[in-house]
Amino acid sequence: MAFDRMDSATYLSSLLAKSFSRALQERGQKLGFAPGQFPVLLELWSEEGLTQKQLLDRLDIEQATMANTLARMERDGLVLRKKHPTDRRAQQIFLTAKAKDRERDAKEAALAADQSLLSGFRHFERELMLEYMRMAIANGAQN
Amino acid sequence: MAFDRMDSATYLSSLLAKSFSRALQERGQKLGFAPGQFPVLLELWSEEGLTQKQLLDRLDIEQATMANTLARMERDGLVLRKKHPTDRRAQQIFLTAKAKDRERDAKEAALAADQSLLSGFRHFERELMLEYMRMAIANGAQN
DNA sequence: ACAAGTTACATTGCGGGCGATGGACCGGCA
DNA sequence: TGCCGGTCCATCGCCCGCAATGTAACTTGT
Repeated sequence: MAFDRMDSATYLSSLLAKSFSRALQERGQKLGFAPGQFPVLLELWSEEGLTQKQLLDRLDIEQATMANTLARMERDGLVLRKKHPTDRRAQQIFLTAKAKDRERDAKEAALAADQSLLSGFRHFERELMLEYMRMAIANGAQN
Repeated sequence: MAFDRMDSATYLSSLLAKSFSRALQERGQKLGFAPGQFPVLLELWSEEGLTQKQLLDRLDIEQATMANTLARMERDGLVLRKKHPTDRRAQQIFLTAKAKDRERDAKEAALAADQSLLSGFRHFERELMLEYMRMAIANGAQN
């Protein structure tokens, strides 16, 4: 049976993710954050003091991954975990000054990562690609 | 600065890859292979006895990843590593009978994974999406 | 008020990606 | 021949994804 990797969306999507991740990693490294930490930072920039559970509800990440990511971010001085005032099981996540300072640069780095891999795309092509990705993701989430 | 994850190709590509990977994993599990092993199997089905180096040249994977993947595949009885006849540094990789038997089913599983996430796509939309992915990947490789 | 069920989080083990490093080996050149 | 740079591979440490499991704390029903 003929099977060309380059015609497989599964294979291409893994290459694509690696490419984008590398692009973001290069740019995020100087700023002190890793690709997997960026979505967490995004949420906290828009609202601080979220619990781990609230972050989980907002992001497409499993609880175990989140716990480990937060631990790394705390170790790297991006985030502080404080006890929740009324629920002793829970914790609230706060940004450090360092993380707050980097908001603008980090977002620019992410935009630059996007841009670098989509260079040569016309505006409608970029939009179409994003839309196709969202459609496929929705198919996957549905099942 | 406004920044919507769902407008970021970097973020969407990671979600997309996770979705496809999960789809392939579900289907590959019964057949005894993991998603990362599939590209290696593909190469070996088309040509056996390749060295690790040759596999590296054909796939977009780093040497360290390949060594680990092959070790897992050997452990799982998919592959045998034999000493290269003339170069004692090198090894040749051969498929086990088990791995050979699963070629057809595995390829069907991969096609099914593709299909499940692209359901609802018209033919030209699927083709266009693949093309966009290849373009972005090429941009990333170029750098 | 208390047992039982649920929830929040940490931890562990695994797949799989990466860079860096090290050992064994090959090849070419003096 | 003997040395030295390059090559093939293994290994280690790290990031990041997952499922499964454990613990503490909250909630609910009786």
